[in-house]
Amino acid sequence: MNEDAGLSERTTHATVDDVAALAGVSTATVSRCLNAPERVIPATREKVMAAIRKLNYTPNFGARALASRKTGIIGAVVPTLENAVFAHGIEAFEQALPPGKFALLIASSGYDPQREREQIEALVARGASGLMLVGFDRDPTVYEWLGHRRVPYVLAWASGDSQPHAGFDNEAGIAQMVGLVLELGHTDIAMISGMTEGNDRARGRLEGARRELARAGLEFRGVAEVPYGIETGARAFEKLIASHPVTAVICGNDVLAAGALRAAHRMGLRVPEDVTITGFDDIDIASITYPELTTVRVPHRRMGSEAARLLQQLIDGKEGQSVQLPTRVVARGTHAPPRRKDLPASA
Amino acid sequence: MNEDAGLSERTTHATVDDVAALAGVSTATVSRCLNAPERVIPATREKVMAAIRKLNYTPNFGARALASRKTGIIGAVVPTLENAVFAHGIEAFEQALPPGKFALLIASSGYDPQREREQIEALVARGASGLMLVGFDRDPTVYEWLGHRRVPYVLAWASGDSQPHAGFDNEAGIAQMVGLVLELGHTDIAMISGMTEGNDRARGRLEGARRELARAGLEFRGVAEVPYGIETGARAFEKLIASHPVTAVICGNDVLAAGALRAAHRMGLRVPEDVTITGFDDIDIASITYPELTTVRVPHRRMGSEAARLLQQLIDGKEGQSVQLPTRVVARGTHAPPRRKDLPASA
DNA sequence: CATGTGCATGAAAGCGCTTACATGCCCTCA
DNA sequence: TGAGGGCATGTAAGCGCTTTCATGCACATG
Repeated sequence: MNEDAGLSERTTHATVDDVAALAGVSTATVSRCLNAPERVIPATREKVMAAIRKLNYTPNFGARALASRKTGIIGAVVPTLENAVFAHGIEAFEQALPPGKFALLIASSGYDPQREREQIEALVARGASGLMLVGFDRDPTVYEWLGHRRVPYVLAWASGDSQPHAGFDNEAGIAQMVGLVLELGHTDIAMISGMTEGNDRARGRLEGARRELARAGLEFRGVAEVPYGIETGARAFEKLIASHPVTAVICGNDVLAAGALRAAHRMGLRVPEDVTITGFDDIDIASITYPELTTVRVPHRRMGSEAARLLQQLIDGKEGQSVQLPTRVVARGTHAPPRRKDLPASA
Repeated sequence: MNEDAGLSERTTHATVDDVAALAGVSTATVSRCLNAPERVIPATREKVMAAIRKLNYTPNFGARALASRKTGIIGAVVPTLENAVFAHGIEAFEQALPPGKFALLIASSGYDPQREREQIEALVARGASGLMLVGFDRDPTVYEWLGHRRVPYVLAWASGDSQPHAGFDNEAGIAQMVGLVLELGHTDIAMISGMTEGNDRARGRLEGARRELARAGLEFRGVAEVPYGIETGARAFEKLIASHPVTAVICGNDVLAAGALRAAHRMGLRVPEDVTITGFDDIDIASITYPELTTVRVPHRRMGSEAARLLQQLIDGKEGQSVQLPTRVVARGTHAPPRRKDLPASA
């Protein structure tokens, strides 16, 4: 309360000045010890480190960011972490960031473009020096804003775009799957797609499937477009089956497919004997359904780490190389040739 | 390069000074417009806002943090986002944070205590003004460090602790499930547990189950302790079944249970006729296995939002009230009375 | 022995914002 | 009508760090 100025170090956090004083050096030297140790002679460095330890000093983040003009914070906006695809991708993304150098600020948009925009602005306002975004479907003004602010970004789960991205080809992926179903002899096919508005992944899959079908002179007997979820997938399947005589149902993702599969069980349909059901993504649940799900394998984790690598290059001011990862059909247990119409079901 | 100072606003970011100059007010007023608009007369505020818009101004994060001593950043360290339980909890946690006021810095520890500690320090170094941690099992020095730094924190998925927490009672939850299995008449029971070291959730479940069994004068015929994963659950099940004559397998979580279930299918065992399998958590996958999984429902999302609420109170300097959420058994399709030993399997 | 070179360190000027305190105006009330 | 009070705004002092430039020393060189 009165005389002892030295005590202030106990009541408030230690600063560079305290460390410098204790070590008998200048603040510049303390700063160098932290940011460029090789520029300080070992003897001095040791003194400084000892002082730091003794005072339990940690640099103030705001001051550091202000003076150095970097935060070491990277932002990511995903639709939702409840979708395993994004959770896994983000996890890989985070792990691929150099530890100690960057930290990850995450926000979710709930598939709402307006909210996504707010989240992007919030992350940048919080000092994000780079952004990871999902897909390329968004208002051009967002890109302009980002450009104006000079915030580097990478689009994950996106492809074929002129923007820096790490992704895969949804159309090609689904085409592989439709190809397999066609080969099996199916002609009465339906699709359960995710919501396509503002979602280029879902749209790419739906359109890719339509195109592949068209190449064989066919078109879908029915298409349902529903929000992400097991329950929505299940209900869509019920409706589709009730109104169309289909032998195969292509699903836009594994969760929808899992829902469809459950609905099939509950309706007493045998899979794959009575109906073929396929997924997309090959997340964990694909291998615990019964039968195990035939789906399209997408390297989500690899994509996450590639996105991290790319973003770092961009942040470092280098020319980043976008990557397009391959997908492939994983043939498990939910596909089979269509039941021949002229035979009894039990044949 | 030479005379036109006004141009600097084009080459660099606008600052409060630029805004103040354009609006014809002082920087203090600009700051007030942003942080306490009600303290500025509407007419002035409008002028300032117009200037802000015109200059496309965004406050500098570092400067703001330095001057105001707050960052609006909250940190969370989870073992991994690949575990749906944490992904969902974090998602709820994030959504419960007042939008615009806080942003979420996320790091994952991969269940490694050392790495967790580093991540905690990294988040605090990045300015986190509050932390969400998983469970209470960690080196006491971590808590000391946090206390010394005056960083408020909340422990999620933890319970019964003196620390601020939002969680549920693992022992009580598993006891409910074991109770159900005992009621069905099982006496030859095994358990597949998650790794218990440094993981109080897994340990609580294992010990809670043991205790409940002991109350009935029984003990496990076999216990496997394996890392989180479908595959590990499957292999543990195979081993357990091969070496012990059990009729029920209690699993420490749904993923392990899903693995066990798949292994059972592959071994030709019928569930639940030949063997009862139970899970814990009630994540999405519990309702897409076949049969659907009998498990213990845990309100992970609710827990995430309660944790957010609690942490905010703590950050505001209030006395936070910990919460303990209830769990309950969800009886679906993977439980049944044991097959009577004296009857043929096909009875 | 004078000069040049390189390196470790110090001095001090900001970085862009917030905020305590000061100022001046307008309105109220006796 | 004048003192007092309240309110909107301005002034300016930091917040704690990084970084440029200057300094001085040790050593090599002619």
